[in-house]
Amino acid sequence: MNLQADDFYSALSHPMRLRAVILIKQMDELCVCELTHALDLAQPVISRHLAQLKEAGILLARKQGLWVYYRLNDALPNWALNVIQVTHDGISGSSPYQDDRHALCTMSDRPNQACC
Amino acid sequence: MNLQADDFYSALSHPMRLRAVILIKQMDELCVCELTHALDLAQPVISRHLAQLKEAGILLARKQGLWVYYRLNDALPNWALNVIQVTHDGISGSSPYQDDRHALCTMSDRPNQACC
DNA sequence: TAACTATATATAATATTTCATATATATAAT
DNA sequence: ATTATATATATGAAATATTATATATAGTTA
Repeated sequence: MNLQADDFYSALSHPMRLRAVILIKQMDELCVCELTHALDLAQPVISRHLAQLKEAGILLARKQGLWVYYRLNDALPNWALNVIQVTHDGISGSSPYQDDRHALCTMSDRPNQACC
Repeated sequence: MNLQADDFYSALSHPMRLRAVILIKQMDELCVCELTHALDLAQPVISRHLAQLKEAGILLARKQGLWVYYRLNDALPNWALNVIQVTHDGISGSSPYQDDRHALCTMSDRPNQACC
């Protein structure tokens, strides 16, 4: 896959986009409403951030019924996948990333079943 | 060391800052005039970017005579050092990072001796 | 003084958010 | 079937905030 490193890094440079990527990395796949709940953002805001991550090639989107599910693009170059992996392992146990996962798990009406 | 992941990523989000970090990673230590030459930027621009990287904790500065040498801060958390390492290994052989090293090597009057 | 680097300020360029609205899909009612 | 309604997501336009650049200038050291 053809990814410019500076596009990759600027896509990750917003705190909310980094939080979204870390959470998606842990959960495999999340829909917009789950991310909206977990990150406590207005829907158009998260939608725009996800669009940027998708445009950068970091995420892929899959539509199912009313929902759009985003997941990591595993066709990213290995160095980029490793950067995400290493970052995830380094920070997912700390704040605010830990809290995001907790907020997701307390969401009452997740579209598929909760998986926490 | 106390580093917020989003500060780390926003520090790396500018193409020139990423190029500077990749080049410094290869060369161990570079002064401002070397980076100015290699990246072909005006001196105040590179100076400001380096200040940002230093403020984020990614680089350390050492003053020697007239020159200020910047190097990676090896007190960064391991995940951050690994991210830089993995990125370096993944992209330093491609453009423009490769060309930056070449431009550095063609600099005629480097303060210490050239090491290319 | 000359060389190297840093900073201040003003300006320009980008990015982000907000609000309203559009699109798409599913469900229910007629 | 057709129409209406509800839900999830995306987008357009304007407002706001953030970041980068250029230019001039100021420290610092030899």
